[in-house]
Amino acid sequence: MVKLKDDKKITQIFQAALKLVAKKGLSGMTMGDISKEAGIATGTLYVYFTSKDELINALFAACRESSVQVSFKGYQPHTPFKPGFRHIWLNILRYKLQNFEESVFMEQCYHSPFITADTREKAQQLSAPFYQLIERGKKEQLIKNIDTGLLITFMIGTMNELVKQTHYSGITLNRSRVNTTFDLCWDALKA
Amino acid sequence: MVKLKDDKKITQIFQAALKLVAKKGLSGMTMGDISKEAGIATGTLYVYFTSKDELINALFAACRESSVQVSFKGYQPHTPFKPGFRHIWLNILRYKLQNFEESVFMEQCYHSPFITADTREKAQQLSAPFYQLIERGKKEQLIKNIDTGLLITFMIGTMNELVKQTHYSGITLNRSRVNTTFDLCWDALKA
Amino acid sequence: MVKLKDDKKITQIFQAALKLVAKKGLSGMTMGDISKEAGIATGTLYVYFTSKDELINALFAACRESSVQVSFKGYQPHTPFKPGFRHIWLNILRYKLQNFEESVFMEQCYHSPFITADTREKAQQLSAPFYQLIERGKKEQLIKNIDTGLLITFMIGTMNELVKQTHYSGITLNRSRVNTTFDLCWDALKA
Amino acid sequence: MVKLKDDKKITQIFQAALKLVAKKGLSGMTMGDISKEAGIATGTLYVYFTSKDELINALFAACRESSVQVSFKGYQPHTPFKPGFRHIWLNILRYKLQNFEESVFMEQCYHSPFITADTREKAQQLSAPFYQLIERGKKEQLIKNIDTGLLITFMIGTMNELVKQTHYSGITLNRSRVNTTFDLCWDALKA
DNA sequence: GATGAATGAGATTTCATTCAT
DNA sequence: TATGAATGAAATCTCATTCAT
Repeated sequence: MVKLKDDKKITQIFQAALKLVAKKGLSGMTMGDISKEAGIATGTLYVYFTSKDELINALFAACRESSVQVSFKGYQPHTPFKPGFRHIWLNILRYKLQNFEESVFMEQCYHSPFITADTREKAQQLSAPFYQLIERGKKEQLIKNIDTGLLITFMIGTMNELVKQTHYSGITLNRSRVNTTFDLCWDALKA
Repeated sequence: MVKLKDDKKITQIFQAALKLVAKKGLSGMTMGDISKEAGIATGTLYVYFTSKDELINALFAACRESSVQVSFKGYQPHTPFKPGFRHIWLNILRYKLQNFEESVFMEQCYHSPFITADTREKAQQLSAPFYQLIERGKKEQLIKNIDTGLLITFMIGTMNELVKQTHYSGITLNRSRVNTTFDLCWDALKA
Repeated sequence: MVKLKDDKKITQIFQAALKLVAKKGLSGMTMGDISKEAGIATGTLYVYFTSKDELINALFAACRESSVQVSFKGYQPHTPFKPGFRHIWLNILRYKLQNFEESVFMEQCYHSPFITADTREKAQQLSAPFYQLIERGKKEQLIKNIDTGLLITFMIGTMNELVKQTHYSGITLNRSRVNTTFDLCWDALKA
Repeated sequence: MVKLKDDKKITQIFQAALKLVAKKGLSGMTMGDISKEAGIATGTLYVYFTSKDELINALFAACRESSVQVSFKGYQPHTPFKPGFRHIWLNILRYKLQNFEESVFMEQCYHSPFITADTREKAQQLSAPFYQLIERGKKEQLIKNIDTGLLITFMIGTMNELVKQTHYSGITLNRSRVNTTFDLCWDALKA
């Protein structure tokens, strides 16, 4: 039996990269830093990723995927719309707060030359469930009858901002604060 | 008699930098790129800025300043709140759409190690008028009674997202679309 | 009972190396390439050769040896000189054409630091039969009375060039063409 | 006035590269070595050549060009064929002996992946005068009526071998030795 | 013996900055 | 001031070799 490529190692690498982007920005993150942070040799990075570009694209895709996956955890399609929407909204909020580094990373990537059109495309496709969700809300006349893409961008964008604000102001979100914040968002979208 | 430092040249440099960040991201922008794009020699950059860091910080400050300045242009403090708020909101929207590269740049800077605490501090101070504006709205019970910082982050954040969405979807904002979008924001903030 | 080192595997490795040198040059050939081309793992190379240097030296020696061995195949020392010489000359030509990659490899090795003095020395010793052959020709006054080393270099050198030319021009050597080419060489050497 | 790219520096770089290839082979020559040998910073190499590949291709082209140019120096087209041919032959011999490193470099490059098809093509084109020369000899029925390409390869190939042999045996070519060697070549080619 | 992931020294290349002109 | 060649530290990436399985 031989040593095989190790999924755990990929996780280590990803964690290291996220930590570094949060600390030093995308431009300040080097392959050397990543390997040191991940506790492996620089060369080993290239066993798992053929280049820095590929590493970043893979991480981008992984973040996107896990974020989407978490969003719908525990969501019951047959629940009435608003509580269902709220459930997802809370999932996202929780995820983004607990994985703040990912948000930073995604934001930094957005306009970087690292992310390829292909990666971008695939990320976009993962938004499908959100589209369906919003469409349902519109059909039930609970959500404003505006371009769905716009509503989603808005919803996600505001969450990002809320999370940033929360993170940097050092405020811990108690239940009432969360409720207030949700209302902010809901009032915007509701028909 | 020596020629003095040339303001026009600083503008050229800033324009070049903005163009490059939009195209290649902050991490992909080199001093060589900037000089080439600005049509000057690399060495000349160092006549105007002592380092890349300084250049970026200066550009950050300049963007922030001009953005704030534009925001309140034509604002009459004695107008009733909502139309006044709307006026400013439109100023910002227009500015961000017309200066999309600046938005990208500001976003990229947010988590980068380039921006010094000092620059960040000064940028923050420029937000004072927005705080006053929102405080007024809260006093008049037109705006939700939530932490002002949160409301501002929210307001600015949503605009950024709207602008991004508009820019990338290629949609041109006609009057009705702008109105819809404003309502989205207003509904969120209004008490 | 363990399997012993496998001669077939050594042949595979040598074939792979030759193919790669012909394609990418000695400087472009990596141990990784060789193992892939040979269809074995990198580590396995080190079961058979302690280092890249050793592999190359061993291959060099093997090529030299088999080339010399083939040269005198079927040679009858008692035949008159010219037909005997011709026989050997044809052996060499045929061998070099059929094993073009070896020629390329030998040429690339000539000035490379890979080949040790020892390997070079041993290769040189294998030239003894050629020296004897030429000496005989000189004694019989059929070959020019010039430094034997020079004559041999000349003879081998010209063959190499003929083979290269033939290989790259894509010309197939028919009998008459071979005769012409032999005459070229013979006219040079003959007294 | 500004510092301009320096042709002398290119010569330095070329000299350094040639010296190193002769000493360590093409595979052993690093950009770091070259810069050190040339007495400049590593980065400076990249001011003159965008990559190691380009440097090697440029050097290859330069060697080829200067070699061809030297070959016909002092050649009078109206001289009778054999002395004219001899003159050129001597030019080449002298050049190759005095620039032995170039020969080594050219040989090493021949099968390396560095040399592009384009470079190869251009090198080939420089052979035109040799073709004309040999064609003339054939027309005057002084040279064997064989494929011209073959004759040229042969002529050049033998010179290379002679030079190698001379260089490594440490023999200095006196006049009589040169004559003998020329005869070797002439006897091969002559009709 | 065979495997191929892991290593890290070293190669190529980039780029912020300096400096001679 | 303006230039752009020169610099060299540091980044990315390669690859001969080792080692755990």
